Amino acid sequence: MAAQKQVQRQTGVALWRQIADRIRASINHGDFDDTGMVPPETALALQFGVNRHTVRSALAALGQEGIVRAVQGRGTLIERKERLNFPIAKRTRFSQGIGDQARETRGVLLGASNERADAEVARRLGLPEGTAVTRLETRGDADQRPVSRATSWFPADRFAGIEEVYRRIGSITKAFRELGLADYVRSTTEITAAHADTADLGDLELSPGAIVLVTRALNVDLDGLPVQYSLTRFAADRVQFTVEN
Amino acid sequence: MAAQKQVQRQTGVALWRQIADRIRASINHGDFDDTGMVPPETALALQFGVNRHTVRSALAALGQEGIVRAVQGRGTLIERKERLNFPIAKRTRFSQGIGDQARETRGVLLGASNERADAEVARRLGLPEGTAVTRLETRGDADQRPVSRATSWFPADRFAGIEEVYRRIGSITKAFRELGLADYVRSTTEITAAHADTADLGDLELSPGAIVLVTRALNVDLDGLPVQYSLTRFAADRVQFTVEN
DNA sequence: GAAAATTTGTCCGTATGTATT
DNA sequence: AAATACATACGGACAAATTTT
Repeated sequence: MAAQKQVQRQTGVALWRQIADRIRASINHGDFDDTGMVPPETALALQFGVNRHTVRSALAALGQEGIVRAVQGRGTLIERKERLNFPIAKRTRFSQGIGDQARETRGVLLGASNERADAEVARRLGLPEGTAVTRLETRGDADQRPVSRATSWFPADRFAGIEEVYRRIGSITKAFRELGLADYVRSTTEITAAHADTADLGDLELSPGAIVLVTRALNVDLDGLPVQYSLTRFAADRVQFTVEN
Repeated sequence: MAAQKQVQRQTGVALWRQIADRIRASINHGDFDDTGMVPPETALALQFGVNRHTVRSALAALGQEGIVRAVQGRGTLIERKERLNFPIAKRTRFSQGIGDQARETRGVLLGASNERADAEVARRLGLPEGTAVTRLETRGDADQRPVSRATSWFPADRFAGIEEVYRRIGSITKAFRELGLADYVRSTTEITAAHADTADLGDLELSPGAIVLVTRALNVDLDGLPVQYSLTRFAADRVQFTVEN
């Protein structure tokens, strides 16, 4: 093996960061494409002349970036991912937005309940606090991969039974149609980003430290009457949003 | 001090995760509101009966979530933050969007250069590859806090001298006006999220592991001709975007 | 199927560097 | 100048999961 540029100590840049940069460059260069994995931690430690823990810090950082994913007993896998594009517009719908990019899109009902609107939900839906609302917990999949999870609130009186309809057909748009709402439009969308919480990790199959894009969206019928307020968390490494003005 | 529930070993849940959950709950409960800080790592280690490194892992996880921020030599501070709202619409401008939320907004020129459009920039601006473009590196501040950093490309022939104009007045909108473009509108905006890179940490005063919201936006004049393509990175914990349809 | 080897995950202990108070 | 507290790195031990023998 030829000599190579070694990591340098006491330069103000931590060893683990130098090593992370080197490994990232190697991945981008395609050095590990044959196996799709990073060499074992012990091998990297030997190669860079550092302790295994230092390599682990570097790999942890790359894991944070979503570039690699460590699996106990197997190794550290290189992640490859393309982002699905979600247009945000009047006609924003989950399945339509990505319909041309994924072979199969599906909505899965995770849970549901009937409850009274708290201050936040009431304000968004334009209802008096305490009005009966139906809450649906759903997950959006594209090509068998979880992409988003949403909590949605609907006016309970207007969309009675939406839970079972959605469970059956897996689409809000179609559920609305079956319940007598032929069309609706996106009114406002708020977008923020956060670290994935415990529920995200499970539902979206993310690794700790991953990022979620969080949207708070209001859908209204053609008379401008709110029909759905939803809080959705998207796996940030699987999506991008586009706004066309 | 009364006895308290201790962390448990060999339960399948790592000690650092148990401790992170406990500290998070304490923060939310307001236990540390008097100081605004988490107790020292050594004190927490003693309290939970674990090694200090285990506490550090827990605090690192909370740092990832943006709940705390460790400062060398001082301690681990509890973060409290409100977000500036950026409307994304035809009239999207940095200073206008947050003008009613911050007392002072400012654009700072970090760097500039004249260069040839690469494939990406050429495609976005609708120019032939290799056309002369001006690149500005800018930082957006609100109330003396850095909020975003942007790389913008402009057709060089049309906006010659934009570098010095922007440096003087700190506003793209006003620079355009001085250069003969009275008005422009936002055409498209793409939004993704990523972990902050090294440059983000410096320019935006972020901690490692922080999140940035990344936008790729195209501004066009009233004839639909592209005038600016910009790639902007926002400190995710300081902003939210809203889309009104 | 069982055992061994491989690989990552967790925890402990220690030492030293660096920044703040 | 000294004390405090966070940052980095090393070494070792064992646990847990997976793959190979």
